[in-house]
Amino acid sequence: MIVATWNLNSIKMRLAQLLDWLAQHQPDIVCLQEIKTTDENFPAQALAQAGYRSAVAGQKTYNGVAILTRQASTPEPTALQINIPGYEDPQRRLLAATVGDLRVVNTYFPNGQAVGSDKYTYKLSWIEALSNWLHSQLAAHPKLLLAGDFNIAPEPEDVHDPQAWEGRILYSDPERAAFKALLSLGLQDSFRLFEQPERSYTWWDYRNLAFRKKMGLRIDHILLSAALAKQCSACTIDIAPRKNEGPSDHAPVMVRLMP
DNA sequence: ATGGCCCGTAGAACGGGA
Repeated sequence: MIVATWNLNSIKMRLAQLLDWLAQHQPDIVCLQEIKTTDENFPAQALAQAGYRSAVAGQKTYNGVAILTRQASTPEPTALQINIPGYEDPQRRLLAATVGDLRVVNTYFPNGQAVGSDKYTYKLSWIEALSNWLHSQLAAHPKLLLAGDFNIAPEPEDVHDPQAWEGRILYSDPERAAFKALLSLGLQDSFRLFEQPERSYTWWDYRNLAFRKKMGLRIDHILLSAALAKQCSACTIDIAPRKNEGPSDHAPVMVRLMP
């Protein structure tokens, strides 16, 4: 089984690329972030024709997440959860679903804008609320997968120039500590379970030829509970879509899970 | 390097992204 995550930066702009990518890789479950549209305007019909169900937590203009499940290989998702229970938030940043024995938590972490800003405070409080909720989710669901755009580069090797990024948004110590706190719940960074190429990133600024210069950050992740980590045989970043005409600034990440 | 690029909402620039 393949589970993937991809921040599309508008599903409207990227629908054709998404359909191409689905046809090429036939992932079983896909977590999408920054769909930037409402439930009503989500292209569920085009995706259904491509063989995928859509579960959507949409929002006009900003944010918005969705989980696609492949009709041919997965059961109907159940126990849908929009946003973190008990955490009041008009922004749509979390969608969880149970697919078979798998609990899928799709997340779009706040960006934080700048260290010390109101949005930074929101980011840290949002992650803390997520952590608290995940603690009970993990107790209820041994096979839990936390995927999405975390907007955190956890380690120096996840940043093209760690010295330049020191203390800055996406790489500040409190953000990295919050990421470690998620791991300490019993989650593992699937990407680091395997040997990986140097300078592996999932996001590159649109400006200044950042992709070509390999000036990126690894901020999109798939974390696995212990039971799932045992089943995981690969985790890869697919940089091919970043070479498309009019790409998302994020690349998809995918894991293979053995039965 | 102050910003460069891209999206949605606008109906021109601007907020937001990272």
